[in-house]
Amino acid sequence: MPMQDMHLVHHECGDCPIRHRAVCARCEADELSRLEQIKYYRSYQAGQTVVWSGDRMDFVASVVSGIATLTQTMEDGRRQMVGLLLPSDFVGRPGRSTAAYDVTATTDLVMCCFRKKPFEDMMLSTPHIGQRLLEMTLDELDAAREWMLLLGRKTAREKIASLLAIIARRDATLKLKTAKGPLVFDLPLTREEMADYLGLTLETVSRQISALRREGIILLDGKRHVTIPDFDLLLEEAGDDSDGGVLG
Amino acid sequence: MPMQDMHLVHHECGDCPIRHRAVCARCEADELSRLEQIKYYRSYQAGQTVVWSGDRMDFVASVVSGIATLTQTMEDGRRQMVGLLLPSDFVGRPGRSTAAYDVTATTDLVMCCFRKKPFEDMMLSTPHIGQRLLEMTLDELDAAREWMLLLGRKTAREKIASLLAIIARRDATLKLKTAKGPLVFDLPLTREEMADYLGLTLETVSRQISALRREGIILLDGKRHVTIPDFDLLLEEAGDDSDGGVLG
DNA sequence: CGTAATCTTGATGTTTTTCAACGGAAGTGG
DNA sequence: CCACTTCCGTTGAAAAACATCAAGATTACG
Repeated sequence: MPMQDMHLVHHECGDCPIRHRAVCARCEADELSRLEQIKYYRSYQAGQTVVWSGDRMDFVASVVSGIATLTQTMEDGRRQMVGLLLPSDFVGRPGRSTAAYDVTATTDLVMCCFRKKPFEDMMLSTPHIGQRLLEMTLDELDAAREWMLLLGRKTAREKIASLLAIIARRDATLKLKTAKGPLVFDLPLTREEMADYLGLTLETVSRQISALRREGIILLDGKRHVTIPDFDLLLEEAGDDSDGGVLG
Repeated sequence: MPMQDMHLVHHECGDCPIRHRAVCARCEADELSRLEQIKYYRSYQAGQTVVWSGDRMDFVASVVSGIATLTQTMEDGRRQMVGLLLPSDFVGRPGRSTAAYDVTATTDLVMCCFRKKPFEDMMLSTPHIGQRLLEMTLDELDAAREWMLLLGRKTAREKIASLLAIIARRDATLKLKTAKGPLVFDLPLTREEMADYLGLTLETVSRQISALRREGIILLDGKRHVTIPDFDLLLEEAGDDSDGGVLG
């Protein structure tokens, strides 16, 4: 594993920030201690590739902190992001030996890893893990399908508004913010990454963000720092039926 | 359940055509007989709606024969198909009480249904079901992500070629056809349904099909009967890296 | 301070949608 | 059996949306 910043941090699972949302969420104390024996941490710097599509991948992992992306690439270089991995999200697939997508650390990233074989063995003996993984996979499938609607049918403006709404909502959840008042957050993605997520070019992303700024729907401080004075206004631009949200 | 053609056909699970691919694939004889006690069949005519998005859905089911679609609709009527359900595919989500999508029978359809509560109970006591459902859900997630690449980055021509390739491949698998020779099949979807699947308008679908026909990449007999003289040629138009396929 | 990376904006070009008209096949009722 | 309607599909012309090409501006960073 060349050029990788490997840490051997050792956390207690009990203190783990993703304890209640990750694949281990349903585990009892004894199950958790078995997991604890086979887990190890790995860190990646922003921009580093975790695995390349097609490469052998002998572990599965949970994102502990930071953000990673899943992207697919066509031969001629066209790229489509197919997943945004946030803390507690799961990477890798039990029962498959090679990665199906490029996995890249967008920010500094810490993952809690399990070698595949021991993890698969544990899944067989510990139904709680498989149950939670099923639940998480069903949620991801719903999110992917919501994204299909965005990619197939929304306008560039709606796509940008939708992405901003999702990031804002996630950020508010993470910070346990109050329901009302302006939302403030930093974009974790470059314009190009946003374009790859939304099926647009980076120029179109830039133009649509500028348009939303001109119209006062968002405020920009620098290129990444965003304020949303009225969230409902943004949701209208996103074309969603009011409530909806990829993140429950 | 108004206007629904309900059959009380009674199949033995042992003879079931989807026995080895559906959610019950891993079940042992005793597990199967327990499933057999809680299952019932339902039939729908082509065009009928199985459930509307948001409606209460008190069962889950496997497609036994025929084709169904999952679609999302925006308030202004824009539609995106987010799934194509073929025999052995699973409908519904354990642990959720309302449908997330419109489910529609595209052809005459037979489903093997389980009331949700007994099915959920069985999942807890029968790991084989949850294991298989996880496997199937992971496959669906992969398919959804492949579709995201298509929706976000492929041209109209590539989208059409990709869809034809997928249908052709599925059809060949189903008929256990030999590897070589021209592929012949009937399109199970109208132009409009194809458009909803591909994130295009029906006019664009029609034009691109006409273009592929003019160029000899496909042959059309009537509007639905398709012959593909050279599958590799079609794959080139689809922009896929040769092998790929949503259906293993 | 200089260089690279990121972002913005303008001008132009291409693709796809929209609007519109029409053709054929299938079903319906007289 | 025939007129009539509906559904499905095709094609053309014009318009809109988005991409591409190109030039600078701003920011980050060594």
